[in-house]
Amino acid sequence: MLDIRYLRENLEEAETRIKSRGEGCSLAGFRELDDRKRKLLYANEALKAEKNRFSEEIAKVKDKSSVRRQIEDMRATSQTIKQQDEELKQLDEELRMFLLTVPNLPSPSTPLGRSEADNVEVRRWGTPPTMDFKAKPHWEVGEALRILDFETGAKLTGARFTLYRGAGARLERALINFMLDLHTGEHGYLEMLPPFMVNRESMTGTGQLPKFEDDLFKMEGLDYYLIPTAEVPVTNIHRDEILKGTELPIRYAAYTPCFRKEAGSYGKDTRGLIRQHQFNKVELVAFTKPDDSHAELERLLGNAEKVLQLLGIHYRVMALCSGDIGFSAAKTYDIEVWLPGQDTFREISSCSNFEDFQARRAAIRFRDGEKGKPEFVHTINGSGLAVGRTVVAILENYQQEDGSVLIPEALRPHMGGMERISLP
RNA sequence: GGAGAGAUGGCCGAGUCGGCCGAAGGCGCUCGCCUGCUAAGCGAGUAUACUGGGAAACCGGUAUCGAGGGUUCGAAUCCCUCUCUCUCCGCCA
Repeated sequence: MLDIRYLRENLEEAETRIKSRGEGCSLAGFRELDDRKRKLLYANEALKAEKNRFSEEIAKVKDKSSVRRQIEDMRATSQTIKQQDEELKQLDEELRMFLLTVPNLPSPSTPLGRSEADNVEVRRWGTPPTMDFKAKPHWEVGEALRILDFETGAKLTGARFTLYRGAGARLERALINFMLDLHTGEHGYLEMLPPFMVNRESMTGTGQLPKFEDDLFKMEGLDYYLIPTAEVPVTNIHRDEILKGTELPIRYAAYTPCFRKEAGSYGKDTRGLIRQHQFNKVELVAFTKPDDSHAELERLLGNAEKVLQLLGIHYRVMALCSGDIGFSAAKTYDIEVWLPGQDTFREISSCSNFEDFQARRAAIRFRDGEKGKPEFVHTINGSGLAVGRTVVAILENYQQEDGSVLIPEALRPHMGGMERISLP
């Protein structure tokens, strides 16, 4: 949510910045709605002040019959106030819905652009593995080793669900532990294991609702949703709180499964693990003071990159352009991992600075010292990493000509010393 | 699922027959005083949001005692609905 006062005072500038996201985004109608509301609020409060003054006086009067006339008047005033309250509530709701559906302003450091094609490569790490055979896509590698079973996944549930078997299941679990151990042990994050379903307030706090209801799985007959990312429960841990300035920065790491409807991506990535309705992810979330958030994003990005570095997998970092960043983000880096089986880079992590956008929605504030005014924190989060896609990267980058897959050295302790996945 | 208890400020906790209750008291915290150190003591201050005025310090208005609705000139206090927490019983990993 944007600061309503900023909008009032800098509407044109805000409009320009919003427009850099693309055509659909606009602030039209805001001024008129806001004016209407404020005018009514002013009249309403004046009446209430009058009513309060009168009630105070009447409290002192012993003989109520002497003020019967005024009491009659006040009864009418009360009715008027009640009507205005009703109108005001509607206007407030309208304004609130408007504000909740306006995306964040891209940070000045976000490159301008219309689409994915305008994203800017920031750096590359490592090199593609050398193979003197034709690399296979991970679904072929995984099926041949009988560690990924897409058919049974589809039988159990449907398309975009996968059954991991044996060493495959273990690999996924090992990666979760490996990532959590790294981030909690080396990078200073506190581990969290949140609920995998959240309520409407939480979804609104981080920006999934009200706009993206169609992407979410909702419980029948209940206002609970399956989380599309741990960002939702973990960021909302501090919803409606005022933190101490000395507590910041706060850094949390959480493993959760993620559930996404993937509406509108029919026909995309239908094979393999890339796009699933349910996938595992280790998420990094940070809360900082406003001045620190951009440095924190770089730090968090580095923490996520470290996972791939330890696994020895080639990747590149992209700065997303204004037309490609998500609804709530002010700035986003994607880490794209090299997939030799598909001869391309694919996103494996998305790290964003939301500045005060989520904090304002979720009312997450901090206070410096005892006297300081509460201020909104900045929130930063990123995948560290998407686990399923990391399995993809390992299967494709570490595949051998004989069909087996080497396990990256750093991961072996988490695999009970296993060095290679091959057919039994 | 059944029965009961509760929800007040950063925390604890009081609020009698509805009015002078944004709310006693305590703790904590901040500033000042006092004090060889520590502890104790004394004094003052200490919610949030929106909003009007002001350069600012600050002054004023409105709202908020879990949420929503009702009664009333007036509700933390009365009535209704909901949510959450706790206790007991049942069921269950």
